[in-house]
Amino acid sequence: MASRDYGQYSGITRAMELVGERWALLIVRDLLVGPRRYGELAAELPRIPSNILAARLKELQAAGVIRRAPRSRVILYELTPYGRELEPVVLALGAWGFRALDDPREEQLISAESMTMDLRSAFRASVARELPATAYEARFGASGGTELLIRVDGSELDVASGGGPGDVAFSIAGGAGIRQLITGELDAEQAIATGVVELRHGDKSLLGRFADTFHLAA
Amino acid sequence: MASRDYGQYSGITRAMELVGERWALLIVRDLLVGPRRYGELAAELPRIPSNILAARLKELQAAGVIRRAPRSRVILYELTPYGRELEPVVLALGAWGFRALDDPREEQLISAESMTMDLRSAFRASVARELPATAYEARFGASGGTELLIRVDGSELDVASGGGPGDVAFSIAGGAGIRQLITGELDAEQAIATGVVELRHGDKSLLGRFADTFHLAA
DNA sequence: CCGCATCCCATGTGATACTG
DNA sequence: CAGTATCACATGGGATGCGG
Repeated sequence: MASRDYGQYSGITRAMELVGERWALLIVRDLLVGPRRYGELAAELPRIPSNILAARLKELQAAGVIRRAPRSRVILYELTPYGRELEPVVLALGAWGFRALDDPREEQLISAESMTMDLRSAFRASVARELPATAYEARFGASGGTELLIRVDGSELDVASGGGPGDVAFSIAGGAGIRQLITGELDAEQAIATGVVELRHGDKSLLGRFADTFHLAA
Repeated sequence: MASRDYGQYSGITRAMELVGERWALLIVRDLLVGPRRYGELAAELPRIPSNILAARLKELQAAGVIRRAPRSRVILYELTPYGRELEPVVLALGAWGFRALDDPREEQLISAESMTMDLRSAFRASVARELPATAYEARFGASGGTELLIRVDGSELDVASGGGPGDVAFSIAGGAGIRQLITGELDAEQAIATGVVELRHGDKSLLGRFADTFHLAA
């Protein structure tokens, strides 16, 4: 029932037995953003087969990582307190993997949940606290297909999909460009000059503010 | 060739594609202790099939996580600089999983490498710096089969297998007891009183020092 | 020996279809 | 909507082989 074990008495080994199966940590990642329904998870994890999702949800419940939210009219999955303590793991993985990303490909989904966690792993709360509250609108993806609204207010960060015409300080578009900005491969000046980031609204200083707020250094 | 992808443009997803396959992070964990030969890895990861080990080593090389050590007479695997940056991930996983351990079972191996990383994830350098250098001898495992020599000197930590009769400040034995000590479920006093930790040499204050040096709180 | 490669079978995964 | 059921296929596990 519990995942095959590694035959070793060790913390890392135990962690891999509990959340090391394929898809498991991605489910945890999405639930770190907030409780989710079965169908929402299936949509955010586009290629997960339904039987695998069902199996993982059961295993993660048995492992004490997630639970069905009590007192909820619909079926909602949420992290247990112990599961929420996986946040440092997910953030560390995100920070590491983000720097290995290349240009987004056409078929790759960019979900609000995944970008939320990526941006959280790059978020420098101490820097953001010194800056005025800002809302950024960003379009990601090869075709610019995914639209996100990123709101930063002090050390608070919120990401929602589908910008819509809110009162947005500026909006940017670009696939790899935004990643290069965050990893520091390019600064705001260069990003605009080389065209990898398109500034659709607002001025360049706001792009610099974005790069200051979200930064992943080696 | 590269692992099946998740169809998503995200740092966590990318990380899972690079090091998310079964056994991969355990190989990384052991290499965080130091370069290793193929046979050493196979011995430390007792149940890994040889074809899987060979496959993972290739994949991790292709991913830029490990490499064969150059200028070495024998074949040695070591982490690349980028691979070494997985240390926060492994430590976070170890800290999380350690608290989900139960009593060690008879068949479970306790390797010096895995305990080294577990102890590193629990190691409080700032605390240790204030304490005198100490060498601990510990026997883990259901049958007390694994003997480790743990040396702490300032913020330096070293773990070796097979204690031997060095000049050891004290020695302890116990399986889950040592974990309970580290997680704070028991303090040194209780651990000895209830018999979950057996103090074979040295005095109780040294056990308290151990618990101060290695601590994983919720 | 050490560092793998091969074989074979059990199990896990993925795609699709289906049901309460 | 929230899962099961089914089946083809990929991967993992264990034993064994084999060249340098």
